[in-house]
Amino acid sequence: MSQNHLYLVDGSGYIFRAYHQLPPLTNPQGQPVGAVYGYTAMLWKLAAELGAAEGPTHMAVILDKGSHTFRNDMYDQYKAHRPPPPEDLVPQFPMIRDATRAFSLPCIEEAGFEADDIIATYTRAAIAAGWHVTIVSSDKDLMQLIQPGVDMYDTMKNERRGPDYVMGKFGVAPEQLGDVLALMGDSVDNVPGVPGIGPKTAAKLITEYGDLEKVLAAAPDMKPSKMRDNLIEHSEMARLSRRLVELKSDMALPEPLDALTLKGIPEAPLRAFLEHQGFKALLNRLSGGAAKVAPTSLTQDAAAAPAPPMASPVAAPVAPIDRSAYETVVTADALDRWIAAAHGEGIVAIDTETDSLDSTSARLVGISLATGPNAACYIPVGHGGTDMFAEKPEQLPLDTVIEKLRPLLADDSVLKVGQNLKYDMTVLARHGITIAPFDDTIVMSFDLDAGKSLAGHGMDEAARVHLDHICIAFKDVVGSGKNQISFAEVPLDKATAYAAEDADVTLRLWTIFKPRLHQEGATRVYELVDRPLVPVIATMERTGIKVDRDHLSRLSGEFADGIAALETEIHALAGQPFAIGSTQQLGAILFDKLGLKGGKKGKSGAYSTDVTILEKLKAEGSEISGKVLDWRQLSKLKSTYTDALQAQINPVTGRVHTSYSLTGAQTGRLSSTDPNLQNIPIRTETGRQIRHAFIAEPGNVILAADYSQIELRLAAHMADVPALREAFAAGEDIHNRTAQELFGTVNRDTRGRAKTINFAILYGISRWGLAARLEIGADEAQDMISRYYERFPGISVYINETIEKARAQGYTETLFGRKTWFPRITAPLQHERQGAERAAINAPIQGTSADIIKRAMVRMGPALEAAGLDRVKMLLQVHDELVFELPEGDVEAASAVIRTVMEGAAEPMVKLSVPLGVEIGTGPSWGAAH
DNA sequence: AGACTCACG
DNA sequence: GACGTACGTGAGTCTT
Repeated sequence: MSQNHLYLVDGSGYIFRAYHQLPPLTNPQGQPVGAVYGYTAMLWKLAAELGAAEGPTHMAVILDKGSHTFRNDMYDQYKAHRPPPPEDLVPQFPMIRDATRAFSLPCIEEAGFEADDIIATYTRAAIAAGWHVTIVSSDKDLMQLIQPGVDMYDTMKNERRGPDYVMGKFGVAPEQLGDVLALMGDSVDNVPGVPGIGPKTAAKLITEYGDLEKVLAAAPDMKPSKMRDNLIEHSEMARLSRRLVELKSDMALPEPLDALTLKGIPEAPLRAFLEHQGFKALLNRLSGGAAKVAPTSLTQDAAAAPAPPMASPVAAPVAPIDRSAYETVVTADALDRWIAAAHGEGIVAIDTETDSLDSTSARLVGISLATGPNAACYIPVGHGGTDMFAEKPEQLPLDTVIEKLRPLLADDSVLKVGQNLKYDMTVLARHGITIAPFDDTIVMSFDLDAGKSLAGHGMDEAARVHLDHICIAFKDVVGSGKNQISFAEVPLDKATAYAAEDADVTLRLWTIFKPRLHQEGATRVYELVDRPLVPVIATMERTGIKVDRDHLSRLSGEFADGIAALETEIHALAGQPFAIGSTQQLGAILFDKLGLKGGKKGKSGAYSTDVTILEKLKAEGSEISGKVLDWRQLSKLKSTYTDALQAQINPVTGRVHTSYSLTGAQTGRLSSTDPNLQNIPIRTETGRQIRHAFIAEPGNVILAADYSQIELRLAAHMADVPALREAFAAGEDIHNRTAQELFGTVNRDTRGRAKTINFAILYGISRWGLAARLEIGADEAQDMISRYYERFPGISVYINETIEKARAQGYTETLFGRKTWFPRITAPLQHERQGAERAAINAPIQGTSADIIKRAMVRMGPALEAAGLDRVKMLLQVHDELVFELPEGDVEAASAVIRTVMEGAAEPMVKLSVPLGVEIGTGPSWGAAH
């Protein structure tokens, strides 16, 4: 038979906490019900766990009855100073019993005992019967009961707590907690304790001496101090305190254990209660069917599944999406109700709607929230007003909404869920809002499914794949092309359907992804690498980098002149004018008209005119080819960089704000768009001038910190190549070392070839590819590869093992556990398969490098702050490089911190057998910092 | 929309 | 015998 699992709900404890954490709400009868709402939402959440693995089979709500207990007989001052409960809480106490009855749950209270004692008694009885117990409470006294088979569950923080939690919070094991509590006392309950001893000292003493009696016995021999005197003087108070905090676990059971069996939750009484109280969001969900919970019996499958540490998603079928259940929030009362619902659930999905895709300039138009399936709303704040004749729809003032939401979004006890929260964080940061703690479903999806045959991790696709649901398309709401309107002009009913659906879908995706993260081993990379990076990236985007418009404009002019001159020369050489940018026309001129050799290529049958062909023709003496190459370079630089970049300068900040994607590159790298600041020229002197346009504010400098050869170092570690490892450890030039090993001699030529081969290895080499790069025969290239494998044993083993692993399990992994899937690794077509194999060889190396720099970025802010360097700003990431702007005077101190953080970024999760090297440069511009 | 080319790591 | 030649990106231009 399945393991019985008893949930004991500390109802009295909960109601006080809910009362203080939730905004005041009133029911249709005008009675205050904020705490009742929180309590109801909590029971709802517990009910949703029925049937889940580790979910309850038995449940009871335990309440205090009366105020006089046996502890008062023991000590008349016990709880003597406790103020009477607030006026508007008192009438809510009986309603708690109504709520409990509405869920058809037993409600247990016993005169003369506190709820804690009843809980302790049932816990002991259940353990004796071989059951598991979960105590739903956050009361520290109850933590004494934690033991194997007994945990605590804080529904507001959505946290399960075991012995580790007690150890972390109090520094002792649960069985020693009573002694610690006795020493430290409790001012709220008026447990005296020993004066001058707080939690830290109490834990230290108990750890050192074992228990309270031993501490008291040892006191006279302690070195003279106030503490020693206090321990001696107040030893009797300490002993009394010990008895007061002791939980009484040997009462007679008011109800037998079997009476607590859960049989399911009949809908009718629950519906009547919810209607009476006006709890609309919960009613919506009841209609949806989420609460029609099956009778509880743990299935074998459920019992076998590993229990996630957080609340399990609803095991019963979730209600299909019903847009008619969404609410448009236009009154303060309604907003309060949603905020209370979020507090009650401990989780809320959020999405912002704006009038632009550019998060750094977008204006907030509305916010949607979801607290459960179909329990979603839209709060318009900026609709209308774009047309002076149009009437603005009724909506809450922006400031009101911001002020009400700010505490919720920063509240530790409510998890915020969003799809691409980086965007919302950036938009809301301008209103002084911080979002924490949070989960981001786009990042979760990426960490689970990178590389799987999905087009991406966007919400529309995720909803289709995981929820079998088609979301309202954005363009169906705002139109497209010249008829497109701003979201601010969308009528509220349409806006609500669209926006609330986004929040609803986001929360549903979360319930799917969250347990998958644990089951599929993606929690580490998600929680330690990618999720903490989200706010870091949001801040970098918001900071931007200053760009010298005049410098770019001057370059544009110079490039234009160069382009014009080359155009004239090229047309003269061709004997006719033509569009040089058209590969078709260029091919016709070069190969048909001028008769140069170089065949057709590609399925289109067009001539190839790329850089390798033109270089070759140039080497053979074709003047026009050289000119076309120069023309192309200048055109590229002008159109893609000098012109486009000027247009990207934000008029308000005078800086360029790129957007980073955390989910764009399959390997885990970031990518940069609008504009892409990860491909600013550097390789040619002409292109490099563009980097000089990226400058620091007066009095500041740009600092660039690069990992040196990080991918080769990782290859040396991961493939375990002794010769390479030694070379890196000794600080040798790695390409020289390779040249020495392969060719027996080091000169410019052999070093260049060695460098090519080193990179080729990282990318999954083929003899033809290497042959083309080195302009040698395939046989000669094959010899070289064989020699490489011979000199660097480990490489070929790594390659074979990586491909094997990818084929067997479908994915590769980085040192930090990031997965990249390779569905095509079993493709029937050889070239497809080989392509996947090469990518699979590269992914663990490129991905580990990405993990490392991401961890450096996450740690950088706190490390700089700890060093008092809060004026140092991280601006850009370019795969193996971080770019900062900082006051000139901070250069020395900041360099040291940056180097330490970057070089140590892998630890302690991963211990590398090669050192990570970082090169740092500074200057007035990015160009000068290299 | 897709091919081509080319900028970066 | 044909395939198509190194991994990962994003943007601009031309063509369909």
